Amino acid sequence: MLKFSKKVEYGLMSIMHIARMKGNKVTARELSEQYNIPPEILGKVLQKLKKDQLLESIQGVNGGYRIIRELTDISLEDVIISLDGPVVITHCCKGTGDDCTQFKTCNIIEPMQKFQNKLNKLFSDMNLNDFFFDEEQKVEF
Amino acid sequence: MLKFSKKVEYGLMSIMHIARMKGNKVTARELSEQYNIPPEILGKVLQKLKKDQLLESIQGVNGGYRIIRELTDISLEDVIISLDGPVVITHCCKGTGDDCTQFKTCNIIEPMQKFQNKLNKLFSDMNLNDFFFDEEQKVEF
DNA sequence: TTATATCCGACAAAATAAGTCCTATTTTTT
DNA sequence: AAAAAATAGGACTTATTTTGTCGGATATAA
Ligand code: FES
Ligand code: FES
Repeated sequence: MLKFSKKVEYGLMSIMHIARMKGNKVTARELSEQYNIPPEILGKVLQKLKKDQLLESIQGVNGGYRIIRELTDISLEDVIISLDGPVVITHCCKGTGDDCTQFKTCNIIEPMQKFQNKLNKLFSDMNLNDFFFDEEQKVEF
Repeated sequence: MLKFSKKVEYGLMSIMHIARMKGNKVTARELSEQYNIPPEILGKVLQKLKKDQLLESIQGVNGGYRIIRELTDISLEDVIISLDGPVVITHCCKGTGDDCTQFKTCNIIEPMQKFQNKLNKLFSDMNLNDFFFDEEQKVEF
């Protein structure tokens, strides 16, 4: 149920690693070996992050990935959306009812949508610098 | 990925309905028909909620389920834990590494656990009355 | 031209979630 | 006592989603 996908885990591990390299390149192979991640999957993860401009890539020999944006400028939501698409915690939340047998009589559509908004705010308010490093950060709910 | 299970959806729909009955009994069959939920699954959902004392059950003819606790006294976390077990957003978060190929070198264990705690706080701070009805509630993150 | 790297689609396997089947038990009504 | 209506719950099957694999194409430096 409520669980991050492996892709998001791989993505966060990679960004963490790359961020620590302070602008130096890291190859997919290095990451794959260091963290024991299947190289084909990791490749696609990095490619998606590049496509959404969370990472920069250099092709060819001596290529690799590096980070150019500030971690404070990237939200956890950015990573999730890039790798898994938008968060939809219940079928209700799409509003169409196409794929939910209960849609017509569902009595929790509104509460669910409100709650999903709260969750999304949690993700979008969380920047990667705080997520990774700011241990004493106090988040008030 | 981050999605509530059908069991949690069914449970919340049922509690919402039963709560509106203000202490009167509701049968599983009524709920099953009203909301188009497979009766066997709904039965088990209600039984779990009963076992964890979120609902009360009356067996035999004219039996059914009813609610005795205040909605403000039940948290969203209670419902989730009863129906799906504790939330574990990543394998990291268990700390054992039994089922994670990346555990030994994982560089996001701490951040993930901290974030999971934030999520859990969101779930445990959200009582069902607010979840269902309190539309203007302002939650500050 | 070769080696090393990113890029990418189609498919297969594994894991999880959802649903079904079948039977037992409890309690009221007849 | 028997029948009916309801909860209780185990074992199994199916469906869906997630994860991983295979095969190749493209780009660039040495
Ligand atoms: S619309 Fe599907 S459960 Fe609410
Ligand atoms: S321990 Fe598994 S990804 Fe962190």
